[in-house]
Amino acid sequence: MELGTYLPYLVNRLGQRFVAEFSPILAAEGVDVQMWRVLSALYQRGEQPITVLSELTSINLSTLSRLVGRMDAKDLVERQRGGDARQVIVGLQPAGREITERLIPAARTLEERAAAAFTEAELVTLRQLLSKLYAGFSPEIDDEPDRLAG
Amino acid sequence: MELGTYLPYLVNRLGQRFVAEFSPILAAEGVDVQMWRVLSALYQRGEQPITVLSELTSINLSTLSRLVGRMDAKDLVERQRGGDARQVIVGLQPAGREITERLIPAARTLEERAAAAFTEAELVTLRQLLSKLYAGFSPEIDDEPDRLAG
DNA sequence: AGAAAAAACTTGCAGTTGCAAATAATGGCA
DNA sequence: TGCCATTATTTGCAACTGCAAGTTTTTTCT
Repeated sequence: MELGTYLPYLVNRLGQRFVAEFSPILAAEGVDVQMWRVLSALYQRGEQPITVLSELTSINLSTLSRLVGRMDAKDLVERQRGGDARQVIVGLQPAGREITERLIPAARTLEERAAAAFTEAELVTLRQLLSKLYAGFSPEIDDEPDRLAG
Repeated sequence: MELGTYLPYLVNRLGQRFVAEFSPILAAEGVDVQMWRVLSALYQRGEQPITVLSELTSINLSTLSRLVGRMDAKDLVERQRGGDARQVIVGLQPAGREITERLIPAARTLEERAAAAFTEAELVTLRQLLSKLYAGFSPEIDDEPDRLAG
């Protein structure tokens, strides 16, 4: 059990490092990592039912429910009822969009800084391997709508 | 800002997946992910000052202090004072060692399952890329004992 | 040697998390 | 139509987290 070659260890360690590096920047905008995940998911995908948002962000549903409440209080997002009135659709508010747009350059910088020592080919490979590894586990929710039924 | 190619997103998403997969197995032994991180670090590296353990596991020091308290209560680890009596050295207890040894095969299985779709060469590449990425950020704490004194 | 500064941890506090139970809305069927 | 099972989300609760402040031990300086 070499820690230094154990894949889950390597992955989580790096993930936490990203978080640690980005957190101070987020804090300057008054948000935390979880909020950033919500913001960037909504920014990219548009408004979503809270359950889908939970899958997109890997944030537990009850945690997300309360997180959305806090973000709503800050006017970053809004809750609407869906056509099926049981559903809650979460959408970006202007303030949330603005913050997200201010943060995107910093997010890019973080990635670039991490990637500085890599060739473009290496990066492509890395992204592929990470995605493949992730897909290997799960009834994927991305780009494979027909597996969802399970 | 394509989420699907954003490195921090890909890494954290995968990391959480590993955690989600391993958690039920850990729960069967009465431990959680944080405890597993402590156990495996101590198993591999031997007893460590709590500050070093914090760096090894990426667990915040005050969180770790209380975590070690809980693990001590379960007789998984022990605290001793170091030569410098301010230091607390954390070491594995027999019960902790046994649990760790029972969990190692499951941890290996998890990695193998993840890696099933990969060639050995791809895995080697992935590990290298992850390590290099991690190293790119930090005043590394691995394999550089002489930086530890700080 | 004695006092102040530094180092290594631990703890108070306020906030966050996830499980399981509660609530709200819909769909099926007698 | 009215009731029960199902689906979607929120909340009670007990436990965990991190920051900043507190404690204990060592080091430095005069």
